[in-house]
Amino acid sequence: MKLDRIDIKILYELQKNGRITNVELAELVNLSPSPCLMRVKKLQQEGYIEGYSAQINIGKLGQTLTVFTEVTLKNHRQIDFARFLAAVEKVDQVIECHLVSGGYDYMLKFVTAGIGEYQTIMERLTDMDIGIDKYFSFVVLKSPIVKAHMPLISLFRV
Amino acid sequence: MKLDRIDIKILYELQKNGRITNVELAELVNLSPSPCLMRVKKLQQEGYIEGYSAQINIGKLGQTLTVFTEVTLKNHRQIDFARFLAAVEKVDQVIECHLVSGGYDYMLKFVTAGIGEYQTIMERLTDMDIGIDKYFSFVVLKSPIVKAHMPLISLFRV
DNA sequence: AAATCTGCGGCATAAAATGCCGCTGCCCTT
DNA sequence: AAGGGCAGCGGCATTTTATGCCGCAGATTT
Repeated sequence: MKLDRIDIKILYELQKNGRITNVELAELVNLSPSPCLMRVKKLQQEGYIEGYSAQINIGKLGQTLTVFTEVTLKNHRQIDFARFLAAVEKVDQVIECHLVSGGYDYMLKFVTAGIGEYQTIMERLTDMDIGIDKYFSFVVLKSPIVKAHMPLISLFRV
Repeated sequence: MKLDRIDIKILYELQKNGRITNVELAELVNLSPSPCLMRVKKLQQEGYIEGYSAQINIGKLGQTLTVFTEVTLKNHRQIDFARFLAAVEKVDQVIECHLVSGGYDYMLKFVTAGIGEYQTIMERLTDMDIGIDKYFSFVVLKSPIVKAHMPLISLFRV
């Protein structure tokens, strides 16, 4: 399947407003509602759209702490990565886990209730003997930019 | 305004599925559609819900590169942060910018078309004389975990 | 204990989604 | 170059959903 300009525009608009009505979306992309809806369904079915999500202002709900953590493993066999990942997947507060190049192995992103909870989680992970050699924590003080969407425009020049 | 258990449940469900119909949402939280919609509207109006977004599988659209970049500024006056931030805000490919502890540094998250584009952007930023002392790049090889939602449950024990 | 207030469910109306159908323009075949 | 087939469009009818209104119940206050 090949995406044309209209498909990209649809993805762009749905990133900006995931709850736009099909009628409004159709207007924005210069289609009538029927073919517009057909395209959206197709984009979902083919996996270009993975889902829809509300963006919650978690700061308003209570104090939270975001931390980026660089983790180095002791060994780098397949099994070492798999074991680490299996443990990390069970931690609700880990909202991202990336395998990265450049001196460290994993970059994690935590959202926790506070420094205490973060500390507890990291103690548990290091005690678990899942091959963590060392880690370094970047505690987030402020997040001036947090976009919910990917830069479709600059990537694909719509 | 104070949120009760039902409000948290609504936020939780809307994070999982931002395009759920009000009728279905009402069933999930054991309300009838009317009061459920009223709560959702209120949560939006009060800023607990900042918006809705489609999650795009950007990898299917073409090759992309994600990079975490740790930036150190030369000086740490108000004006230095402001100038850096103003420049970074103009870069479409920066989807996150966090002020982190450990020497008043920034952690950026880029999504670019490839290492070439990333390199170009970083050259431009360093040449711009916005006070960047040095930076270190973590190129993402793989992202085993990328959650679109915050850990509401573990944070607020619903 | 009475009054009030907040929040609920049910109902009616307006809006949207969704499936169907026929038309049009493009591409492939001959 | 002409004809046939096909993909994709717009319009319409039906079903589903959103949304505003009203009366009721439980909790809180006086």
